[in-house]
Amino acid sequence: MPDNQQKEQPRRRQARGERRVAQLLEAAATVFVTTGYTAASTNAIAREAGVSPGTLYQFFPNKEAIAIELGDRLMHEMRETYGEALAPIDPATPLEQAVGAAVDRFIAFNCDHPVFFALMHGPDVPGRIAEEHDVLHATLLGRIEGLLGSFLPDAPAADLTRTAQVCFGMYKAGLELVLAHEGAERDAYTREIKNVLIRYLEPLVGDRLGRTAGGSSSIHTP
Amino acid sequence: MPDNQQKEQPRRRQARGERRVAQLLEAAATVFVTTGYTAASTNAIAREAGVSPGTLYQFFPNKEAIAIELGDRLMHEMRETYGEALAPIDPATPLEQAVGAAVDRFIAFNCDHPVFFALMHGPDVPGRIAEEHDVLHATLLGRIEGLLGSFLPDAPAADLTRTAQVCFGMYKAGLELVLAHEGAERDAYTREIKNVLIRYLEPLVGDRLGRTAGGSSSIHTP
Amino acid sequence: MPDNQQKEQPRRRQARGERRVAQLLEAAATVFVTTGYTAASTNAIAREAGVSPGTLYQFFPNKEAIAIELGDRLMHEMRETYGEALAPIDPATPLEQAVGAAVDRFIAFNCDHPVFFALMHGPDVPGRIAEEHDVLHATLLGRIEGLLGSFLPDAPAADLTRTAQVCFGMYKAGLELVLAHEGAERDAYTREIKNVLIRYLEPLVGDRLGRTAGGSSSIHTP
Amino acid sequence: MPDNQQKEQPRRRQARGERRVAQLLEAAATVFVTTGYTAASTNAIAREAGVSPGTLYQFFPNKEAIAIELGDRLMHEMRETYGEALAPIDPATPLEQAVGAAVDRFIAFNCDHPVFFALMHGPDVPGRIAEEHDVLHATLLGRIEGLLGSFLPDAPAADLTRTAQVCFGMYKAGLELVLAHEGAERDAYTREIKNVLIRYLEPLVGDRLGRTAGGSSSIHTP
DNA sequence: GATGAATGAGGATTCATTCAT
DNA sequence: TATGAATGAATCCTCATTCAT
Repeated sequence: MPDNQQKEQPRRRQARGERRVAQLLEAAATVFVTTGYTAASTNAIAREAGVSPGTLYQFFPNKEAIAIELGDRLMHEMRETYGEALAPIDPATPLEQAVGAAVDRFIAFNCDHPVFFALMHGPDVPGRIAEEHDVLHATLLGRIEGLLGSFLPDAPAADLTRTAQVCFGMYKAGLELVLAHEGAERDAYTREIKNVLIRYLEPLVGDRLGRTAGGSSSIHTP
Repeated sequence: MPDNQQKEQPRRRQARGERRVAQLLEAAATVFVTTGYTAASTNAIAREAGVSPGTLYQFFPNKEAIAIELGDRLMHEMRETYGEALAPIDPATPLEQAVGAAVDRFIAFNCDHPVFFALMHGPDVPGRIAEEHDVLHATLLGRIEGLLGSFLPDAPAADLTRTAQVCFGMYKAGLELVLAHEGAERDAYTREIKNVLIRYLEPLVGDRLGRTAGGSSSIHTP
Repeated sequence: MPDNQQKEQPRRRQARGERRVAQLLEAAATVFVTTGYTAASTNAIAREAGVSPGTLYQFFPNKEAIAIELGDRLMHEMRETYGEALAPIDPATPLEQAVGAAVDRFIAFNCDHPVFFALMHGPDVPGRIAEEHDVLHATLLGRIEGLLGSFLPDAPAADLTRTAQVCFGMYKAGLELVLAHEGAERDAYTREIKNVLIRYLEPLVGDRLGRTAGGSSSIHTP
Repeated sequence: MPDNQQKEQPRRRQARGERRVAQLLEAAATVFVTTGYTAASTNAIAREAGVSPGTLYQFFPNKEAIAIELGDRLMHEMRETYGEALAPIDPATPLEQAVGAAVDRFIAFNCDHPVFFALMHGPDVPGRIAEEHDVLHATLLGRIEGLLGSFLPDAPAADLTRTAQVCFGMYKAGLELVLAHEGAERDAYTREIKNVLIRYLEPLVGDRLGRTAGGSSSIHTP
């Protein structure tokens, strides 16, 4: 529930402002995708949006704020689009199906919104944990953790977190591969990513039911 | 403007120069790790090395050349250190052991040489396939493909390539996670990465022996 | 790297900007005259104009653009000032008078606008034919050719061009001499330049009327 | 009579040094011609000569000194080649022949030694009278003045100087045009330059004999 | 709110010149 | 002598950000 409602003036102004913001975010998305976040210049964004730099700074205090707001809106839209899917899942759902659907959705969303990817590989020094605008990161991680939690209600929190991190990492890396290819190859990569995740999670989930898989996992190991 | 007087003899370097180059590369490594490749400035590198910008340019024509040389030296050292391990592996080696060793080595190497990671996440707009200085990327991919080839001699080239790409992607993503943690957590993540890879590859390799695993894979599917 | 986001609307300038442009051009003129075009630095121009380098680049993408704009404005002013004089001349005008007037005007203009000269001796490696910003050069040559054409309607195009080139060359060289002197000497040099041109052209023009002069010329020779 | 003979050591060293100097000057000539004097860098010259920058500075204190020495040697060679031709000429020689020969030689020499031109259009701000290294300029002017003197023994010094300047200016401008063309066009331009000079000088010289030409000249005018 | 002008530090790169070896 | 390393100021140009209108 963002407090982006200045408590004054009729909504005339607000409406116009809202339009500007949308316009700017759209432009930013374009520029981020084209040049990458780091290389994107605020002037370029303003130009792309057809406004002056000053106008941009009337709505955002700096470049990062743009990224943050963009991330927020993407998360929002994700929720809108796949809302229920992100809610706790029926633990009875076959893993393959659950993962398959999640991957498909995630990839579809990223293809629809390529900024998403650009933002995830944001301005940070890779290898260091990300920063402020990583609401995105954090939120997604949280969701994955939630999902895993419904499959593995008994796992210790630390293990859940770690597994979520691993899944998300693989997810992202897979996404990069998927986006780097097209057509049949893209589909093939999508398939592989699903395999990676399913096979990774299977033994963990399998334990629930007493089925034991080959690899040992930190989660079901005491 | 024609690149006149570029005849550039081999121009043997002296001992002092060699030392400077080493010094500069070390400084570059530090800066790359600290700020990331993209944000690293040649001036910063020179400063870190304690020399003037001009000196840097006596040895490297530009930032990319530094990255390339750094990459070359890293690959060289990798070969020196793990030389035999990169040679075709005995296909009879248990997968778990092979992957475990490879991951351990890779991670150890990266912990010793954090630049490696910074270089892999190079100057590119993420999502676009990398460029010139991605000898590093290409070389590593080649090696992985070679390794996989000794396990899966009958797999079509395209599948091998894809699988290698997936493994490398997961490898890299895992590395990021590993580097982001320390101590016991780091070890735990290392364990998970091994699991991811082992479980991903097991069914593929298993096929060799007639054992069939759950997930279908593009490799053993016609 | 593609020249993205270069869409650049006409982007109407404001009054203040227009003033800045004028100011910058004036500063550029000063610097060009002082140091010559080649040695002139954009920073020096900005400094001379009392603005920051960034401001200069808000209005001109590079040094050459400044020269071009300056040249354009000079040509414009020249047209404004001597407009009718540059139109085809009455071929009945005595050569001496025509040349005298043209030289006087040209020299007067150059004394008023010394940049003109600096621009003509542009950024080029001397001896190589000039480039883009030589609208100036080209335009003037065209005018001279036109003038000559009205005197020598029957001369082949190639000869006209050559003669124009020669006249212009002598003109420029003479200008250099004139500008290098002052007072009576300057006048004396002006006189000489007129002599050079008149005597050079006389036999060519004289032919029109059947008078033959001593020297043979490529123009009246078949 | 240059004092380039350090008064010590057997000529072993001197010989080697002399070779170095020659080598460097040759390299400098090449670079000057290719890039123009201003843009020529001492490092480029050293590289072209196949020596280190340090070596260059062992023989020349700075870039200009190279130009000066080069100019000196050119003048020297000019004297060697056309020596007697530059000596006072038989005033009975027909002007056309004298000028023709002089122009031909001058142009031939410049085609053989393109640096000459590059040096004449040296580092100076055009329009300002040249500086130190303009021995070249001054020497040539002196010679021309001498030649004119033998044709016009009675002309006042100031007039002689001025006429020489004009001739030299036209000469140089003509040379530029000539060098800018090739083959038949080059010859045509050469012809024109001769015409310019002959027609300019004819009335002056003609006066000697009582013949009066059309244009008045500052020389024979009181 | 909007505009476009203004800033100034910073980035990559070059170059005349000096210095240690 | 010769070498090549070293310098550091200067060059062109960019960009996040601020400000007057």
